[in-house]
Amino acid sequence: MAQGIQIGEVVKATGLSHDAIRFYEKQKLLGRLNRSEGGFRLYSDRDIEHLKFIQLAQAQGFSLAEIRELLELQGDVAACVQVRHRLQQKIGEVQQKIRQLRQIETRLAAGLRKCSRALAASRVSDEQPCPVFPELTPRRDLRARKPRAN
Amino acid sequence: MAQGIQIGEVVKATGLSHDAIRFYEKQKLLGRLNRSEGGFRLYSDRDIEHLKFIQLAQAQGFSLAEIRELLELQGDVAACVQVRHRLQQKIGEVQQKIRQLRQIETRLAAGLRKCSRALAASRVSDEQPCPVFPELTPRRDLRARKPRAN
DNA sequence: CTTGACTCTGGAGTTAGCTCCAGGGTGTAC
DNA sequence: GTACACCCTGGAGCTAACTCCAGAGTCAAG
Repeated sequence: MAQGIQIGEVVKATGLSHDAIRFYEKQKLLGRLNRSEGGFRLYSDRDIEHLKFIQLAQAQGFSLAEIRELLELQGDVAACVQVRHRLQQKIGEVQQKIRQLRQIETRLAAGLRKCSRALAASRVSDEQPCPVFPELTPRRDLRARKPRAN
Repeated sequence: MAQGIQIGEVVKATGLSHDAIRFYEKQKLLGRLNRSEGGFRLYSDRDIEHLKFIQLAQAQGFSLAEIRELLELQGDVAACVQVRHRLQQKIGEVQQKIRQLRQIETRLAAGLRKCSRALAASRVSDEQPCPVFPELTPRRDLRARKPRAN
């Protein structure tokens, strides 16, 4: 194990699947990987960081193509005016996303206040079935009952 | 046009495609729609709002299933403890997303500073080809290119 | 040098989220 | 009453991002 860890360890470290990791490599989201004598992939700390960044960015709605660019722009890249400009753009996009999430948060918070007021007014018990999502209803009592054969 | 506007207008108002809008309906992201005598769908202001919310949330990485729940939770729904709890959870998730976007922003900002410093040191001209992304090199001659409609 | 856990490659299959028809009905303007 | 833009349904097809093999090689331990 000269240089880097095997994919199994990476799976544990990131929670990604073996296949997903290889897929990201094929999509050029990781640089060239080291290989063992026998051809096993060897991942560096930097690769792990990249993989974690991919997860992070993907959960925020970036496509793999966009993430590839984000990674390239952060890399040890010859600085140039175009890269600087692109970085500025990307930062703008991220800030826009933050604003949009705040909008969503605001709407949900309004819903929450409304809901809380209604609850305070009506004094509903914790144990009543949820009229909206039956599957959210707590069911301690069901433990003994026979589960419906499906 | 008794009650609501036709899909063509909705397309213009939202930028979504006819097919996408029908798809969301099929996925239960819109409530029951009014129909004209002849069977044309008629959309209310509320439907348009929902569609805009779908676009917003989708760009932040929410799946249609999650968005459906977000819409239901915001609806005129019988308040109950379970809904309140779910709203609290969802708000937490949104805040988590905001924190993660801030992380990304921070990383990009660091890249930008690095890039700017390098540029200041080396005095590169605006007109040089970009060493990283040749396609970013400015080409006034190609001005006719259409910007990507998003 | 064998065993067993791990990894490789290539390719087919899956899911979400649409897009693109074809063939036909609707609605209004002339 | 027909022309023309608009809308309908159902279904096939597409892209992104994986997932799931099969068949074979790698490697550390005993």
